[in-house]
Amino acid sequence: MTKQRELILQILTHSDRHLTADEVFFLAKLQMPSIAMATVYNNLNAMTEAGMISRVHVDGSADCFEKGTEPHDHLRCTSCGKLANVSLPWLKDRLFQAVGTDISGYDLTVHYICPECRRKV
Amino acid sequence: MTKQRELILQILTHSDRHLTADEVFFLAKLQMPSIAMATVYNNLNAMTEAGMISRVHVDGSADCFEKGTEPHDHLRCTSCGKLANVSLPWLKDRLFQAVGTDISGYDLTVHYICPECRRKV
DNA sequence: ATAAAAGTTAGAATAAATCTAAATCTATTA
DNA sequence: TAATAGATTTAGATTTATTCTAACTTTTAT
Repeated sequence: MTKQRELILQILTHSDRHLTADEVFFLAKLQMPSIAMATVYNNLNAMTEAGMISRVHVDGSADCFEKGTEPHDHLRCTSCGKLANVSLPWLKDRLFQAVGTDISGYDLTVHYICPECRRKV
Repeated sequence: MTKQRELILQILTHSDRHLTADEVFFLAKLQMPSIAMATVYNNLNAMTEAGMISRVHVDGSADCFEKGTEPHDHLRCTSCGKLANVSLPWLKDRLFQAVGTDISGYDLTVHYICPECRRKV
């Protein structure tokens, strides 16, 4: 656990949003101007690998990272692109039943129009 | 519907696998050596937009394309990376119930070990 | 036949992510 | 404390997937 890693983890912990590697880099640079992009990626990858944080693929933009508290799924607004979290605890069991074989996990992104955008239309 | 588009669609139709843009390009070039990568992307994007084919994001490698017959979800082997299709007709309704708001669609990839890899271990 | 529109091409450009090799830090041992 | 080995960071180059651009070609409509 190096200073750099601690900083990156802290940034993710204190953010309520999903952050791209770029955003993490920008925020980290504010507090540690010498930090390199490669370090950010190294640490994000290492921590993702270790299960401390999770990586979320977002169609049409860079992958995001977030502090993984408990497993959850994502709602993505098709209008503004913002991500929201949603918890669907029943899903994994249902998938297991349906697929009939052991599953190690899954990625789900539901596309919708977020309340904010819905109001505008 | 240009010759190029027809060719690309034919390639996707006759393939039972999910193809990356690169693979489509390679196969198309065999039959039409002058075709350009940009044309492949133009057409894949246009046809995806039009709903004729679908684009599948695969973690850790390039996006794949396939002829969209009916909506379905994906099983991805965590060992060899191969994709398989699975149909979960109940899922959209259940998601609608759970999320409580209109959803336009969803992306689901279930991670598992495919029978082939399971045998090997 | 000619003008306008649409589509294709090659190659440059971009963006995300990774790799590389040198430099720096950390911990361990003598 | 000094030497050393190992891990980590750094800067920048590289790779890979994809998109953009501008010139060229084909198609369509007049």
